[in-house]
Amino acid sequence: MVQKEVKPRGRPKSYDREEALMAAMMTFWKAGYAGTSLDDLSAAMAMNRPSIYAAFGDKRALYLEVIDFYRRRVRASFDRLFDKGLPLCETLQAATAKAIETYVEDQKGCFVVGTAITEAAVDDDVRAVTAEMFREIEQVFAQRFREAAARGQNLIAPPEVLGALMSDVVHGCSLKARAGQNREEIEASARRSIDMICGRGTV
Amino acid sequence: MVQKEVKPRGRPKSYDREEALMAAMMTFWKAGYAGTSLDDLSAAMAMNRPSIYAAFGDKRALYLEVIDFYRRRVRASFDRLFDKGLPLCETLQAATAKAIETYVEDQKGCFVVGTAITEAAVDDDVRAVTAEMFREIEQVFAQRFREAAARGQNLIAPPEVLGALMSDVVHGCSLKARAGQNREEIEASARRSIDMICGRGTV
DNA sequence: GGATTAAAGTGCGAGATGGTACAAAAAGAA
DNA sequence: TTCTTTTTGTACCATCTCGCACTTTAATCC
Repeated sequence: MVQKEVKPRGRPKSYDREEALMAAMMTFWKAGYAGTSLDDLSAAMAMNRPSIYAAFGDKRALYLEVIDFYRRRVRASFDRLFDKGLPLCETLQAATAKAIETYVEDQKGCFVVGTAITEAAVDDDVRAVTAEMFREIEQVFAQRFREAAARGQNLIAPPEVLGALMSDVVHGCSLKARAGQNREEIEASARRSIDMICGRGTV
Repeated sequence: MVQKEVKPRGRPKSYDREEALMAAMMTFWKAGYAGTSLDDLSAAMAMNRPSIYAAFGDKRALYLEVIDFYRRRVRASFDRLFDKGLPLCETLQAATAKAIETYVEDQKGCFVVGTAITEAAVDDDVRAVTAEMFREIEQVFAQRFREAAARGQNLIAPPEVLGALMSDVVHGCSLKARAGQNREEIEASARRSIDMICGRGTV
């Protein structure tokens, strides 16, 4: 299905679109949208500016595409984990642990919480996609609780409430990671919170 | 004690320091540190650039002072509320409601979560003060739970865990507000989460 | 091989940005 | 009034920023 042997006409592209997006994502991730210059992007993506413009449009269009790129990666990562069919609490702990792993790397937190949120106040498109992603995360978690309840598991609150709480906990990890808190503390705190949310009280 | 009658020598200042800081705060709050220009600040503060430099130093120094200004205001606001001596759950609900009120105003969220977090990845001083504030918030909430427990109230988890959760919930409200979610939804979600955290199960 | 196509690479320009030098202004002090 | 002192306000500069016109390079098609 990956029909790539269509032999395009002119000079071949010297970049790989996914790799370029990845490089752009890393650059925006570090310094945010406003804090990243096209020179920074050009250097990181190993593309000169006109090539970036031809491939992605202007800086803002590139940023929006990077957000979507990030979103697809997060979604894929969660889906892969959920497909394992682990019990509720194990699933949530594993998902959070995986998130934390990327958050503490270079102390960048979540891409959306770390960069898009700042831009959301001045850019309607960024705000819209950010809101969508927040909703989606809540829904995804709520669905875990719903399915667990359907399997007969007792919940300490309605799935929507627990989903919102899970979302808050994960986003909290992102904030702490970008604030430089060390991995062990973040993981320990999250683990205890999630245990509580799953009804594994520590008291 | 406010000894101000010291009759300074030269031309009197045409600005009030607190008002100037407030205006700078609002400006940074909207567009973030990198997204705010000195022209923006100059216009909002009604001070020309040389005056800003004389009064606060460069842009970064001003931003750091604005963070501290915000911190003192948040602290004062919480202290005022906690002094009322309301029961645990009422206190937490009121504190969160008050936070949400400022968060949804102009859809800006919390100043730190909305702007400082982005800068934290590239500025050690911002990161340090951000981390401090996050810790302080958790501690402040944990203390509420500890005192309630001392008064004989049952907790569904240790105070530290509940304090961390409360912090996550409030920061979650900030994220949702800046993502443009409407006030009613944010309030309703937070109320239910906090009820759960206080042991007022909804199931 | 020559023509054609498409991308890479060079260079540039209009404007914004952070920061500052310097003169004008407004107060008290002599 | 005249001299200081301190702040305001104008004007400016060096640099960075985004975006694009134009040339060069590398591939396919004829």
